[in-house]
Amino acid sequence: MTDLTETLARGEKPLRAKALRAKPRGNGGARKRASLPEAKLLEFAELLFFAYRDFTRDPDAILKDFGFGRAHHRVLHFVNRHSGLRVADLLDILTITKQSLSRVLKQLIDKGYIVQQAGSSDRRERLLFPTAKGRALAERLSAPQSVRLAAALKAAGPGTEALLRRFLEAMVNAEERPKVSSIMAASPVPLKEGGKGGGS
Amino acid sequence: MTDLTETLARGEKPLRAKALRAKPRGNGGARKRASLPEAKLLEFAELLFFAYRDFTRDPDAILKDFGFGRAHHRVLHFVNRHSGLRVADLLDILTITKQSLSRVLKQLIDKGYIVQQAGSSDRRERLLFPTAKGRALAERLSAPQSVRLAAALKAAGPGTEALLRRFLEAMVNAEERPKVSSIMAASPVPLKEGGKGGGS
DNA sequence: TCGGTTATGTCAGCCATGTTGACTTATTTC
DNA sequence: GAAATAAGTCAACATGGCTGACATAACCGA
Repeated sequence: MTDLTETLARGEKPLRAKALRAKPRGNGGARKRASLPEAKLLEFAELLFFAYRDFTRDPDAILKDFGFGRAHHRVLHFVNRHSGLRVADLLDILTITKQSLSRVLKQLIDKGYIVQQAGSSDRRERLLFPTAKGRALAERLSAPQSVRLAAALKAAGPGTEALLRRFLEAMVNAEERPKVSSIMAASPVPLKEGGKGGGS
Repeated sequence: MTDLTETLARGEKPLRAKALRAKPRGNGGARKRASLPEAKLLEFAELLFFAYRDFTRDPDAILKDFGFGRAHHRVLHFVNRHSGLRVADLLDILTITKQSLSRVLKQLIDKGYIVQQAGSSDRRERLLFPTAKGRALAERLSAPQSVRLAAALKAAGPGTEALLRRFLEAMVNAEERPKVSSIMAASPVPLKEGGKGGGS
């Protein structure tokens, strides 16, 4: 009853679709040709919102069982995929402050999902590695997301992969692109097990 | 110096890319064929993270000048694009609680960006409309996002639009898809101006 | 070797935005 | 007229952003 689908699908409350004014809309006189019509672009913005909203749903639900939040997921994800990254790298990737990061990172370390190890060339650095436990959780969290992505890629049809990749890369700030490339090119291989946490 | 790009690009700290173990990785024995390799899917997950991270940057910066946050943007966006929707619709779209919504909605109303109007068929409903001021802000916030989207679509190449649309739709939870379609099909036309706020 | 810079960690405190549960009011619907 | 519904509200709490200041250890260049 309260369901929007119902509501709209039944045509009872068509979201006031009975347009009163049918003027061109938007930027009054400042026409902005040269790209897709504004309306179409905003549709993509909305779709992106809905897609991302649901993309995070499954892991969020799992995280609750562990007493973690989405912030923990992000940290664990990058540490798992790019083992051995430094705290500074993580700050840069997540674009959050040291304080924000340290809170969640500390919890992940305390609970045995991540271990630190001093850098060999520069012993000030604290390199981050997932433990076996950490890898297990990271995989559990990403599993539903992988399933969703695989299904969506398949649904969109062949050829989507390459285009989507280019699209997403182009969505990133230009100055950030080299960083992102470097990060993504970096080894997704877990290194030494830092002692506690057990080895795989 | 602290810059990750620098760091990585210069090859100084290649994120410990000196892989120690080169085993297939991931789900130890539980091979999950049938879709893309896990690693590739996780790359898309990362790209999606980076893309969304930057997608929200520009409006976030603008919002700060108005003393608003991302939550206000979301509300204003949907009210602007789908004028006349009900509070219940908004709760459903945003998937947040009444309390969370009411805080930001009240601020938007108090500051004259949104007006309410009792429904005509059901006077319990409070239909939401943007004021001229609200529309102006909504457009200002979405402008950089539209630019970004247009550029990314162009960069990805022809044919991206259709594939991306299908991809994003498929990323949404199956049960939610009819809702989303209904919402997106609904009139993006602002109706009556509720008195204060002035007409356009 | 010393002094400046860097990488990290930490303290204290603030703010935005999400949560729950209970309750009121107005209105519709049966 | 009673039950259900749409919305608003209160109180209280959790998460995860933020700032600024400061401590420590290690590196690096003069």
